Amino acid sequence: MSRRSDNQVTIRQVAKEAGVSTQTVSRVMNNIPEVLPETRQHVLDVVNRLGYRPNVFARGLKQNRSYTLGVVTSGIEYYGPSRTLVGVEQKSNELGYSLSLSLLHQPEPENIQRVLGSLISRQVDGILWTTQEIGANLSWLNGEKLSIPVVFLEASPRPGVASVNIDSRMGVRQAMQHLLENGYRRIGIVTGPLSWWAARERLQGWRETLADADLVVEERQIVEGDWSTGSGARGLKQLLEMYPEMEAVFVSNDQMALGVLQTCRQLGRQVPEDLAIVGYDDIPEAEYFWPPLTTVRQNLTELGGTAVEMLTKMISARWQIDATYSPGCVWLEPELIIRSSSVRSSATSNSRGGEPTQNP
Amino acid sequence: MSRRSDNQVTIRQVAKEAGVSTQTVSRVMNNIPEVLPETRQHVLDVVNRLGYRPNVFARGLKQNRSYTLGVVTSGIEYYGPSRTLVGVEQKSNELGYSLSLSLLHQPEPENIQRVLGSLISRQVDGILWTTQEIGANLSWLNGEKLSIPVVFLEASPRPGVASVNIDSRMGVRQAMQHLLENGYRRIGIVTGPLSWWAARERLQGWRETLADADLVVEERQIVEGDWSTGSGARGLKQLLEMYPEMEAVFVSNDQMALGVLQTCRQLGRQVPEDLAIVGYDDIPEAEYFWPPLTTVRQNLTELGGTAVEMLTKMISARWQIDATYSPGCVWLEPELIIRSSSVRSSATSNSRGGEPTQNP
DNA sequence: GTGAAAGCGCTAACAC
DNA sequence: GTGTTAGCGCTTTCAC
Repeated sequence: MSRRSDNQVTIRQVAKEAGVSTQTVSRVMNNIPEVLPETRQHVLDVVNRLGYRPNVFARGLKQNRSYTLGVVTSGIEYYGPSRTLVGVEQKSNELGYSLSLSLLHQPEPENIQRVLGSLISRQVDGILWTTQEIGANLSWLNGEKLSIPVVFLEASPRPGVASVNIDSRMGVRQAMQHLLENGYRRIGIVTGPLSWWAARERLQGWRETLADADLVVEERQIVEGDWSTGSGARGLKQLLEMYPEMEAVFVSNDQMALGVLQTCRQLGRQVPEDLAIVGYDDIPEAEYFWPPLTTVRQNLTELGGTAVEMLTKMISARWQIDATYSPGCVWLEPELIIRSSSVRSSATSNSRGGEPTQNP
Repeated sequence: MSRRSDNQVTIRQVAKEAGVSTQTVSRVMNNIPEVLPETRQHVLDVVNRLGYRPNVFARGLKQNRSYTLGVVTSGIEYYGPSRTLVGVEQKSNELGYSLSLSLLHQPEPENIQRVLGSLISRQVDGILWTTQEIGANLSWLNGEKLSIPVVFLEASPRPGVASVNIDSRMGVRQAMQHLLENGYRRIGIVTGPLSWWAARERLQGWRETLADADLVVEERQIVEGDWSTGSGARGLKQLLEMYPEMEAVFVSNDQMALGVLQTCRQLGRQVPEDLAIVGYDDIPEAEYFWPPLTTVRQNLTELGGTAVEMLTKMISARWQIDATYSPGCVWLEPELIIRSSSVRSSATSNSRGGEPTQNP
């Protein structure tokens, strides 16, 4: 099959038109200094006139790099992943890299292989891996012996693997400490899907804080959700059945917290008088929930940007003789945002009536 | 600078190892039938053993195609764009295309030029353009004389330009009709940023329905938001000042509708007794708002998928001799989802007390 | 400071 | 059914 409409301008046409060699055009395009200013200007004029765009394939073929980063992610309809992706895109753009996007819906080995194969075929210079970790999800890392650098976002840190994470255990600890300081003792949790590392970390933070405060931790205080609002709603109902004396609940993301708030309303439970609620993520809507939601804010664009910086450093290092940039694991710190869903002394709370408060 | 760690397996190594020509390997990799089954199998074995991955650059250089689609979008932290992107990714994946993602934060001409230049350099086979349309945003279409196919998502339809849209005017008309049927007559609107085509369309749908029902339409019934929850909250306050007799409000997306609901609560207005509210988008949270939000659902993954189908057809057409696939404009239909924020007879409404209802 | 030649990995065209 | 040859657009190397 013959290709059509080849109106693409090549370096040769520019060279011919400008009366120089292709080499000189190449030097101009790559800002190599050894070109007479007048020659350079003349070439640039021709380039603009003809609308010449260097073919990245040809360059890539020769240089063995693509100036493209592979991004493997999932759940971009959720706040966290999409926000992170924005950070990734901005920083890559800034550093002159393009993005090749793959969504990994089912983290099964065959899918992983397919995605990786596609990225390698496309000669990406490095990979950003930011999708949930199911079981031995990372085994390909050992198996495939990747020849290009990879940075993981929000994955469990492992020796010899570059990753950037948010210290969500610390974030949860702040949130829990805040509840304890406000006099809450019987605190439940709605977790995310425990196949996600971030969900396990948040659960762990909850456990730790309670243990440190010498409070009992029982399984009936724990319910697993799936990040969705609906699962939060269902989760709270379950929790109230198993753990009726609960005074406060930590919900592992804000969308589920919305479901929890909704269920409280249905059940006639006042927040925070009957039940204090703390979420996680600080989605833009959280301050408009009723009552406004106490939550933990993560700087996700920074997360994405930092990962890109790490990755590009690793890529550059491979081009030096002494390639010894091995960044390890970077931790970012989240921040507790206190609103009225967790503060008992309630000038802010709804003044309208309701069932009498049932605090013990 | 010399490239390092060239452990990439090439077609020549495979050919040598298998004792065939590179051509035969190529034929195997491309599933061209004229190869003896045993030869094919033998080659495949070697391919697997060596872990050979065809270099897409080399192929692209030869064939002048990249099997990559450029996606230009913005606002992926919002539900609509991110959801659409999911649809785009799935369908591209299915059809064997990769995605090169660009986020266009500021739709200024120079940014547009930069993004387009980058995509062209990268030899994308086609472009999906799904970002807000500011003024003469599309002028590049005429200026640059793009040599590759482009499909627009949610842009104003123009002759000779391929696009796929959701008929939001129709969606809004359904929503408005529903309000009218429920006896509401004085209906305000919070629009999206009017630089977005979708926002203008929704406004137009609102106008049309009121006009058709012989109701007055004044400027004081209209407030412009920016899609954010905060702008919805502010918008309602403005609207109530300018248009205090308002009985219902159409809010151009669900996030702003959340802000509107929140403001109602602050002001002690019951929904829908004092004010009926209809949103747009049907984000997953909408049914968990209080009261659950009546809204208009769009099939955004279908939107994305359809656009990819159109684009790939256009791409294929360019490779036929009789290249005459010009798809024009496809319209998808939205669907009204009725919940309790707009239905007066309220078995569903909050049974707890509150300020007395103030219906006229 | 500039040009000529070679070749990156692959596939189209044609030979056998 | 399989091999040979040429060349895609660019950059690297080495002349001059």
